[in-house]
Amino acid sequence: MNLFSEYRNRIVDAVEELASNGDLPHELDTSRISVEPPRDASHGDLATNAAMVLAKQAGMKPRDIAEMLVTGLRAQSEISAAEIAGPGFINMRLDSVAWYAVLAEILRRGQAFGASDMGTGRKVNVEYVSANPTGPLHIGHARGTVFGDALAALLEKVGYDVCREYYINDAGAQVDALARSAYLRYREAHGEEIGEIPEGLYPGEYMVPVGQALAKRDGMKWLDEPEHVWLPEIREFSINAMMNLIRDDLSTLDVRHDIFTSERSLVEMGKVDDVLENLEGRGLIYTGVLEPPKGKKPDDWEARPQTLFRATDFKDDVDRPLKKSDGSWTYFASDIAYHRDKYVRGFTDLIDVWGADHGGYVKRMVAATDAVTEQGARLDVKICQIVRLLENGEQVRMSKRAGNFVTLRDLVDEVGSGVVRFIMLTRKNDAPLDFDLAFVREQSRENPVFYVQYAHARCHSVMRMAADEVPEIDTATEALQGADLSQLTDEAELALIKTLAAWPRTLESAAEAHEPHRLAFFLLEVASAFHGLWTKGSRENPSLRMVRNDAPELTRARLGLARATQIVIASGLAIFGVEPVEEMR
RNA sequence: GCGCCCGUAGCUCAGCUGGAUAGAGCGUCGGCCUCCGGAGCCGAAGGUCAGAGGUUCGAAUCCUCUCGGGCGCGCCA
Repeated sequence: MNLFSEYRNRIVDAVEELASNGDLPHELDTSRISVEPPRDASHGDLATNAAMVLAKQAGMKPRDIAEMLVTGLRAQSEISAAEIAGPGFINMRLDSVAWYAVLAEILRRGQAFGASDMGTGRKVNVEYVSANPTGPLHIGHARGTVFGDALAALLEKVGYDVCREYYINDAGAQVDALARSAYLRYREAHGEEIGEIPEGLYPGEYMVPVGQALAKRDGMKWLDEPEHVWLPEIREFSINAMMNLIRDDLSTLDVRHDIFTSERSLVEMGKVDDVLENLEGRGLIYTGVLEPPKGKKPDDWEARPQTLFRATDFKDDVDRPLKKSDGSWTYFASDIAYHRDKYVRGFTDLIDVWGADHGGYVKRMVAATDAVTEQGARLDVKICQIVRLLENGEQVRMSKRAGNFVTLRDLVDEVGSGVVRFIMLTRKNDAPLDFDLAFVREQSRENPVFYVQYAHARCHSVMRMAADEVPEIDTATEALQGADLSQLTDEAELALIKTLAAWPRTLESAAEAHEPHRLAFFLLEVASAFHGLWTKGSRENPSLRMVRNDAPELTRARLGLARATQIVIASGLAIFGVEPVEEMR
């Protein structure tokens, strides 16, 4: 149950009733009516803009409409107050009973609280990571990985049918370079002195075992053969080795994709030819000459006729090339086929998670998707900005020299999967992120992961304490469902309940915007409300202690609140893929 | 030169898709430990939302321009 959408429905009903009574005109557009928590809590629990939105089309003053609505709202039993404020807002205050009902619902539904059918089972494809199979994942990949994974979980939570997908770029020149690198390591494994790895190949140490494995499997077989003989097989072998490496890296973050789609297989199945034939038939492909890019002209630029896609018909800035000068397809061409393929597989909502360096590619991909699905699918590309790795504010340099970069695995080993995942989600995806290692090792308020986990651990702690001090209380969730929640009358207690009650709404808006970071801020808010309540009982007002051996019924109600807090935090962390901790001594 | 993203407190960032007096953490200053985990909490000071126009009942949010920063700009992915 989303409290806010429920009350929105009530308002819309009220408007329709007034219309049928003749107090308001018929067929008003109610779509812009919203019900939100007011910015200032002193204004109440819910606020609606209904009167202001309707004023113009009804040809009436906002306050007159508000007046009529308020009369109806006041008659509803859970609404303890309804007032008109400012230019025509209606502020409503809910009776405590309504809040106890939400709390009871949390205890009843557990982590399913907040789940919804907003997505109505629509098929969403989230493509993320998709790193080239040319080496282990590094820190730059970590953010998109975590982001995509959390977004997928979030969409699942609100009722989408989600597929997590990885696109393997195994068809370009880069995997040929990979094969040559493997071949050198293969010779090396046979005792040959290979010297410096040439420019353009992959010099990383991680290629050494690939060469050794090849030598072990194939013996001397390739030593005296020319490149065209060994390249396809060694390429295949190397790609598999790299994908195993990458899958391994992903598993350190507990990331598991449903599908790995190979670019090469798309090409081999003729899907690129098919889709381009289709575009050709629709007159969206032509041969032309592009203007040179201004300002930064490549040295070797020369005007040349190319096979171009009419991207400008779909809001892109220029038409885009589909063929390289050697006659093979560009990455873009196979990517068009790939996105078409996703659509053919039944996905109408496509999400791609890319790194910042691909930002310039978004328009053409959206254009191509529009073209190739004839507006049947919508592509949303989420760009993840760079992560700066810091140690006490000092940038940790990732030296690419000798393939010596900081790997994702290094980072996870250093701070743990949960920390990596949470921190990566504490910023909006398109804002740069500072990841300070010293910070996340710290156990304090400044470390958001700790702060949230601490609140969760405290919830458990209070249960353990209760079992000791008031043994007659059963702390199982089912037992706490029977607590008399109306005993929770302190302002801080109600404030915490109200915060928890916003969880379904937070989930829905985060899912709609494709912005999982909102959950991180929500969890911090919950933790803050809980810590505040805790300290209030601990320091200022002992009567607010959660465990009171002199008041078992009250204690039961408070444990119910603590359990609900724990449930909501745990379900938020679950979407992030972070294990909630029960103890942190 | 063009495109995309960004610009909010001294610092790091939120701001719920256009709502009311713009919020939080850090830092600064001042408080709270006989008792559920002080790894925490409470309070104060701190703002021309980069700037200028526009749209409307109403703009940090939408549009235009200017300034500043990041990323990208045919045959790499």
